[in-house]
Amino acid sequence: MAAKPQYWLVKSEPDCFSIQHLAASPKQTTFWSGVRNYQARNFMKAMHVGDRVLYYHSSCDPPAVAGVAVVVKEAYPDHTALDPQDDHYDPKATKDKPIWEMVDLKLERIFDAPVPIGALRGVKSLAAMELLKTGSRLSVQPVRPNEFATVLELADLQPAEASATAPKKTASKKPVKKKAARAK
DNA sequence: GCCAACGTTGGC
DNA sequence: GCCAACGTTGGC
Repeated sequence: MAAKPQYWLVKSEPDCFSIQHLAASPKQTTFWSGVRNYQARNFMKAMHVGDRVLYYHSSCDPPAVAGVAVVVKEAYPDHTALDPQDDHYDPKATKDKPIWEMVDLKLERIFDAPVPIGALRGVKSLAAMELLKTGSRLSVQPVRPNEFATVLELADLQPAEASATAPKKTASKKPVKKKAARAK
């Protein structure tokens, strides 16, 4: 029983599974499958029900925090690793040793205006944020309480401005590619 | 156990 | 499209 909720950030390519997809899911809940990185997996295993999660859209224009989700089920085996047809099939995973795990996330809110990464850079209290570190590729990462609060403040602060930079509905210049962190 | 080669991520 | 940073693989 965690005394306090913890905070996290997950990345997803919106072409693959956006926060709008999450909103359209049954009970606005999904299982966060497809994580195939040990560090990211270990962070998922540390999640507790009630923890809150920044939902980040990566590899799009602009990359942005799109909203907040909440953990509704703690880590359990990721069955997609066992499925040879799945994009994230891992031949090393077995039913007895599934290796990979996932959690269930439920939508909490979609920001009226996504907070682009450019708006996060330069904010002093976010200087240590994992997301902003060069070369950071972790698709699941911890967020400090003050960082979480700051991002929410930014989201509520700048509706007009950020809506001008909201992701376009136009086709991505990139082909839809399968994301290591996410398969749906 | 080292480390070069390789594939991937993801901002720009 | 570019390329830096990172994780993984595999030869030795």
